Amino acid sequence: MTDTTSTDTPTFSDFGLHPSILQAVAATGYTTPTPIQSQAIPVVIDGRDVMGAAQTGTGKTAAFTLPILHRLMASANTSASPARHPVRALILTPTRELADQVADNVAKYRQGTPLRSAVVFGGVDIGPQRDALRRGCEVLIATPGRLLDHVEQRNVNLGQVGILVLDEADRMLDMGFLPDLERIVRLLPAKRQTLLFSATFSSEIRKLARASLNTPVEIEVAARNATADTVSQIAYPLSGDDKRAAVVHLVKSRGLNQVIVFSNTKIGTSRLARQLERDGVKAESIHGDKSQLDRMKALEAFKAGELEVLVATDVAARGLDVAGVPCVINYDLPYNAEDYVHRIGRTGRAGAKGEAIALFAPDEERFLLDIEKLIKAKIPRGSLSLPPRSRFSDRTRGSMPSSRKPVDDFFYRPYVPSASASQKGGEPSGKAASSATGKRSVGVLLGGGR
DNA sequence: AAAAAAT
Repeated sequence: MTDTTSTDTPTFSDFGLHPSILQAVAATGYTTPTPIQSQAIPVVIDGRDVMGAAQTGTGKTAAFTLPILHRLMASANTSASPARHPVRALILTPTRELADQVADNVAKYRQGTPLRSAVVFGGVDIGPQRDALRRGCEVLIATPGRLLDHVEQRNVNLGQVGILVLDEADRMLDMGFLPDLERIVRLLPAKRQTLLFSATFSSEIRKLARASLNTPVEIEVAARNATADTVSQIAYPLSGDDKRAAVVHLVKSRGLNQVIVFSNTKIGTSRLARQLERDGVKAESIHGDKSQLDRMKALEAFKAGELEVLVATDVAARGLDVAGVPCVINYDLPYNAEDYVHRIGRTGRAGAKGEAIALFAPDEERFLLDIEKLIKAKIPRGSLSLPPRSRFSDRTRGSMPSSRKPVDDFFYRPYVPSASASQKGGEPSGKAASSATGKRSVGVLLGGGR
């Protein structure tokens, strides 16, 4: 399926894109299309449906945005009346952040054109979105729930949508959006162009594709579920407090900035960010229980380089495009091996080098084995030399400095139902004693092999 | 077992 046999280096001007769009592309500094762009752009310009498997970070957003804008320009509505700006292209994404980010891209590439775009998603005031919809836009980017809200309020009519994009379709299905998607699709003209992008082609995705696509062209760049070869991977066996110490150590000893640390739970994510702050690491957290404003603030601060660490749930695992993330740390291993691939896809983007570090407790090793099976590669095991544990940085229960307020203590004590109280005490196993160097060699006792 | 998404 992969076709990279072209002899000359292609350029964006080879596609015959509208001059205004080409100019916007030139302004971004990109000159050479990525493989998925080379494959998708001509096909989309031709009006064909597309079933695309592409890792994020491959330039997927521009791969559909550029030809869509081109098609809209080719049949541009020259009327100046706002009422003559019906939605003609609809782009659906699973998360609010992703919708926002795709909208930024669309806004950038439509600069020199008369086309308008708008973005709608939940968690923020609906008023400004309603105003934007009523002013009119040719391109609408949305998460499904809020879009249906607008439909019910008659803020938007989808009867003129000629192009539908389902971005991260597998994720939308995972999140239970299928009924919403079906409702939305029923509101669209049957005669339309549909582009479906998905990390995997599961049977559910194929079913959705059969229902919504018309003889699609299948495009697949890079092997499915393969991790970008620009990302180096390593796994450190660590548990409990040593995981946090390792994050602090990695960030501080290497002067890292803009590291994404993934945790499996919203509570764990908040707690870890707080603890890292206490350890002198500039950290913020992002997860679905935070207000949309806080989520956007955290992401903005992270993008602006103001944070050393962004601690995130899988809300940030897919699609988010932040330039220059040098390193992704899996503080918990994800339950689904596929999520690992998405998480580490936040680094090593656009050909840059990246590093993916997994911290795994003994009971998480089975997840690591699942991941290795999925990516068909072994992730090398390493061991970290952590600085000696200072009395004052030791958060282990019972050794809290007396200056600590009792209320803080609460956050560090895992909740243990009284019926089964008592067994979780003691130090994690697998921790080596201090060596003569004063470094604690951690994890080696856990071994690395199978 | 957990996260996300309309309110």
